[in-house]
Amino acid sequence: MKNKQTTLKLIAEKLNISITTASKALKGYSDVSEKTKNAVIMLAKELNYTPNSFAVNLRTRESKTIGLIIPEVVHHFFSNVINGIIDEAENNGYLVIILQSNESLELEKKQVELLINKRVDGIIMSLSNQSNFDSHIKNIIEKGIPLVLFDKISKLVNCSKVIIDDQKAAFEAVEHLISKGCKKIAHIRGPNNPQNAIDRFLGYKKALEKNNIAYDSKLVYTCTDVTFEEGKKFAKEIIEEHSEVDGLFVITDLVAVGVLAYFNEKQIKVPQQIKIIGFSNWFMSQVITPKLSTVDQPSFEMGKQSFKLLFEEMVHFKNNTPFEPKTILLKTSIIERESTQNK
Amino acid sequence: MKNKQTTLKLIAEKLNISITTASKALKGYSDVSEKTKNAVIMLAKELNYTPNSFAVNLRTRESKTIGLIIPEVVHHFFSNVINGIIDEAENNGYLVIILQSNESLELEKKQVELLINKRVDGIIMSLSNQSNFDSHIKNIIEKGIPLVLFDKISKLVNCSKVIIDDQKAAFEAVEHLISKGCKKIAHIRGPNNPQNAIDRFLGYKKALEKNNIAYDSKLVYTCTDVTFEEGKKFAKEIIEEHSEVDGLFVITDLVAVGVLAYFNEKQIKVPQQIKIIGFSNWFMSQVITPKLSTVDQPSFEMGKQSFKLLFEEMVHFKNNTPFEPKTILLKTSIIERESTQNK
DNA sequence: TTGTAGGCGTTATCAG
DNA sequence: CTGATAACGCCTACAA
Repeated sequence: MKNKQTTLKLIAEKLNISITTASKALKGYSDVSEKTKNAVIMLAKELNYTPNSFAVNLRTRESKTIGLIIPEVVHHFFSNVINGIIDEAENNGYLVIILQSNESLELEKKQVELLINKRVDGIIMSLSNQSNFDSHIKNIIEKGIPLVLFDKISKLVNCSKVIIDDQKAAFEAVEHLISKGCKKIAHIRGPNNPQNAIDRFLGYKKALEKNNIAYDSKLVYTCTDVTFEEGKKFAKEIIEEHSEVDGLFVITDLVAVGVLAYFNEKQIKVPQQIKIIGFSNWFMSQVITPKLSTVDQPSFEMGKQSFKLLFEEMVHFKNNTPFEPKTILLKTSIIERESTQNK
Repeated sequence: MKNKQTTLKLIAEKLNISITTASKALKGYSDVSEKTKNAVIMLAKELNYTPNSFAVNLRTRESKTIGLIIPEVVHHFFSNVINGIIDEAENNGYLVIILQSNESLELEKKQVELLINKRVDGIIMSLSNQSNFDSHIKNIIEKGIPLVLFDKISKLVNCSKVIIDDQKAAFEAVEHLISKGCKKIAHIRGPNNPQNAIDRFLGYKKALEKNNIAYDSKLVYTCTDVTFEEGKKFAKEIIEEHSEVDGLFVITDLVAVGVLAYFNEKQIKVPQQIKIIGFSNWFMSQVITPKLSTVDQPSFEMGKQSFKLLFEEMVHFKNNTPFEPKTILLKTSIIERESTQNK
């Protein structure tokens, strides 16, 4: 059943011209007579000709395909980023191969290898939690493959990046709590390695400092998995160990929702007894009771910008012109909802 | 900065042998002396040789890449399916290009064209709401490109499919409401075209029938966008137009959560005044108050099975052996939570 | 055991 | 204006 695709050769034969001429006609070269040009174009349309992309790839050394590696697809933030990337890529004639690292460094290395072997024109990544300036990342850069990191980056890697100012955003979130009267503020932070968890933690600390609230390391809880369940777990610990806590800044909405779920169960009043602010503006946070205050992170835009940067770099790569990595900083904003309101 | 990739030619030159021999050595042909074989393998490793996939694609007429078109990436169900597909594909040495139709037939046609031109080895799709057995789908089949449809299929298309029994699942959901004592059951259904919306509606109707409850078309509300907002809107209409309704079956959890949000706002008691059951088992439905009863749909598994079917078909395609399309029916189950409990 | 030749389909160069 | 030729990198009959 294998269907023969029409090729230039076929068209050339049918019209009794050379393959070269056929090719030129279709590519709009000026040195083809109107007559043959039209004949070729007509026949090509009739036979439903499309250039064999395998051959084009081989000739041009381009696949018009990029690779995207993210920790997980099933995630409100990441799926929005994917959305932005696919969108922008398609606008520029690129397709996107998506792989997920499942937060495993081992897998991430394998994925990078797959993409390199596939000879994608560029790679966009958000690093797994365990990942840093490791051999696989070095490899991409040494090979000169255009690379853009977003969200979960490593400061050690010298490449283009699209990020938010996590430290500032966290600072603002905590000051928001303080402005609502919170005096004893706990923090559920992300794992130790990823830069954004570190930065959010630093922002938390700085906000306390600036407002003359003593920092207490006992009020900081560290996630390992960053899940709904961990939110519940830490909510329990916080209430049992530090019942006087009246404010809580949580690394991300998913975990914050876990906290809310636990507090709802135990009839602990939010925001009356304790105010909570999350991070990311997950769709769900405006749907849960009480509605969760959070930090809005422009995920779709982050995807778009990531591709744009990559595209720029790919152009330079193709033209063999030097390219200086850039970092784009996107704006965040506090979204006040019920969980931090004064009633 | 363009980095020269090592090629067979380079290896051959360095070892003063022919390209053929180098190729054979690496592919484990028996007719190469141990000595040269080892030398080639050593050098290949040293120079970090990997076959140029563009050339391999051209020769083998395979890209080891498949295309996936879904209505939207940012969706709990679909992102889980993506997850399953990527996973299974990777296990079998395939990469996945993802495109989204945004529920637009126009876009969907374009995406199909892109994938065909890219010469992917196979395509997996979930149709957009407006889509049916249209020219683009016919095109895929006529070209003999392996195709698998999942979830949102069209019965008119003769290809492999992975689905659930929507009618049966809906039937069970509505019977669940009835078993909880509901006498007047409304239904918020999906758009008119997609098969699964039709089937769920039919299941609803059948369950009423079997239980001697009169079907009333006024109690059926039809979504156009299937959003959270539509859930709120219809919740309002239901209460205002038919305050005696005591049960509600909703096409999907996202919409059901919108309903719950409206009822919570208006202090309408769920499940006391009205019981609600959704569809899909979205992560969020176990987090909202009250927790939403729903129909569990094995999304990850659906992804895995879709790729498996596609793979099977691709093998047949390659070997030019006939292939009879198959349909895999996956099991669903009712998940009872607070929104349908008798208190 | 090794190597030559040809082809996958397209494109670029250069000569007619 | 047209076309022959080579090359992209790999693979496989077939010869030597």
